[in-house]
Amino acid sequence: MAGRNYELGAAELEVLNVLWDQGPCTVRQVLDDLLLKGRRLAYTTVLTFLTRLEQKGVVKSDKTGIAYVYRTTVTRDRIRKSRLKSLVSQLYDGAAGPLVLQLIKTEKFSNEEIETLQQLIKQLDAKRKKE
Amino acid sequence: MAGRNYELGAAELEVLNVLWDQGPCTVRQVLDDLLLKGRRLAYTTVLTFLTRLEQKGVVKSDKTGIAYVYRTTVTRDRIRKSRLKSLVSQLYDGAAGPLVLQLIKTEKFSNEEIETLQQLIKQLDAKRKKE
DNA sequence: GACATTCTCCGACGGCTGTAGTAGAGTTAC
DNA sequence: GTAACTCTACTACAGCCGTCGGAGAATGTC
Repeated sequence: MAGRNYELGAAELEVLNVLWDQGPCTVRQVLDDLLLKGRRLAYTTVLTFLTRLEQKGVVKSDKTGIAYVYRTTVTRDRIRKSRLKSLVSQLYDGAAGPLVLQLIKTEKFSNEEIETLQQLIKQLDAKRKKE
Repeated sequence: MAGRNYELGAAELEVLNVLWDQGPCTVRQVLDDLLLKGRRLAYTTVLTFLTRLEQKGVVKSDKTGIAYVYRTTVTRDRIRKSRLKSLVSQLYDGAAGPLVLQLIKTEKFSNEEIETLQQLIKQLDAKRKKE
């Protein structure tokens, strides 16, 4: 289902982030990574998250060696888009324009980002004038 | 508390949106507005949402006439920022840059928006060069 | 082979969220 | 003043989410 709206909790997202960053992991590897980041959780808690994520269809597991290895089945980009769409529809009446404006006004950007932005806007503008 | 992270559910946000759009409302007024938009809810459900929102400190009620009138105590902008910040920290590793880039690449913008964007970027660029 | 470690399964629990019903207090209308 | 309506308070319930413990199977170690 393409338009699936992934309903994921904050903690579930943390786990997904580990999988996206590290690639396929065992429960233990995910846990270790989270502990490294200062996140304190029990082994079984991580296991629960992974199990639930699998039920939701966003990760998949295989038992090749001794323990199950979990990997994501959705890209980060997909989840980002899905979340973003929710946000826009919930708080910006479906229009992304004001959101972008707000971001540009309130956030800091690096030099490269500003340049990239300029490029992109220029392209948009060019395309607009052609039509 | 300035940095409060408002944890609001989707349905609660719908109610807040009504209050932001319509100004102070009674339960009935909120309900009617939602029904107009095709949202089917019981009166008491809306009452529950408003009560919970009040407990969370984002709306306040006064009984002036016959029924309580509810109004928001936070601006839409505040909630937008708070949500956006969550999104950015959860899925963009805290960096808003990539988010903006993604938005500009995937969303459609009106002519005015493109022009405003150009303005803003130009300003950013100018400021950057001064430093 | 016995002991220790590790892994998975299952169950649990409290809080939050979406949703609503019932009961009673207050208000209106005849 | 009594019937009809409206409002609020209280309660409830199921599902999701964050969190974890215990039990038992599997594996490693000496």
